[in-house]
Amino acid sequence: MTGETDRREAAERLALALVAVGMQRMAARALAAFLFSDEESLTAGDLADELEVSAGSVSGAIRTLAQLGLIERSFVAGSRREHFRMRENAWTTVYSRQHSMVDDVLSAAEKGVDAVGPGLARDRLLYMRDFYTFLLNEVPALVERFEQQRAGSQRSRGSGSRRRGGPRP
Amino acid sequence: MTGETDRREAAERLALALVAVGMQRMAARALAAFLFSDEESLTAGDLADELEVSAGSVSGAIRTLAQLGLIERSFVAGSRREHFRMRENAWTTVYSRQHSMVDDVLSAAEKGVDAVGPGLARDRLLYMRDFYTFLLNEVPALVERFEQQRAGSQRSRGSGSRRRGGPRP
DNA sequence: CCCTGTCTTCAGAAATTTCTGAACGTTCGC
DNA sequence: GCGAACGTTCAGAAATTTCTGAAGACAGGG
Repeated sequence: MTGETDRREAAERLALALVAVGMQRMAARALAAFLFSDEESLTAGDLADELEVSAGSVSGAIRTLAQLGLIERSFVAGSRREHFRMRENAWTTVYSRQHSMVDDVLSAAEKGVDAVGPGLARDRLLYMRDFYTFLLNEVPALVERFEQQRAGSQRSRGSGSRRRGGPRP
Repeated sequence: MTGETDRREAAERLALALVAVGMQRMAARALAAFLFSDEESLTAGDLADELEVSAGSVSGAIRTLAQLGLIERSFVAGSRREHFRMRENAWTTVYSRQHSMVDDVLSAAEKGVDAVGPGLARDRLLYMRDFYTFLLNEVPALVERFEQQRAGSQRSRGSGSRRRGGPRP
């Protein structure tokens, strides 16, 4: 189980990794706080305490995370404060979300194809377009496959496939 | 074919989209310049002219792109200047590259699992770990599939599958 | 009503990222 | 060698992003 300090440190490290993948700093820290909390849900105040930041920052982070579909409001019995919790499908959502930006890249490539005459440039743009088109078609299926596989192995808790290839080429 | 202005504009738009996916601004503009040029290769000077930026900026952008494996040196007959060109597999490379950051996220999740005792936090972290493990296993196969499909349809140039689903859910 | 606790907004401060320009190598032709 | 053309590095300027703190909106209790 290890101590509270280790937990905080692991959370910060995770937040850092998320920032590297493009998430805003404060939003990443907040998401990590949700992940690492044993509470069912957290309030803005909880987050401010945990992260030691201003209420304003928390407000912004919550807005961002909610907008991304990673957290949701959670109505709690007799509490006036607003509770939030991570959504079940948060991770698949982040992933798909990133692919909506891929969509923008694809559109740009297509506009490019229209803007140049035949030649090397057009060839390059066509290649690019094909790759991103491929991705846009395949990724949703990939995510779905994960969810099904997950649903299938409900019983065998606490494990899973658990393997990651060696260093990438 | 349309005019030179359209071409430049399309290039800038593409660069913008790449920035949104996390690429540095100048590197993105430079990559777009390579994409949209009908030349086989470009020199640092060409880029500086095309993008209207300082030699220093170009130098930095080239270093970045080369490091990412998106461009390579291209030795040209009797030219003293260094020529660069986009690598064939640039796009699959960017994609895989992004997934090396996914690897970092996964590591962070695993450290998290070790840092917390049984409970909700651990459950969330295990879920996260499983998803990213899945991705790390599947994505290389995905890229490979594209490359094979590509190699297969060498003949039917200028087209391809060409389809993109409606709005994502 | 007014007061208290909770959350949001926003202008400006702080931190970070990005670009430039000048100084410094290198290489090659002469 | 010397000069010119190219390219790189790096300190500081400029632009952008991110955070804060103070002011204010809103709901419910007293």
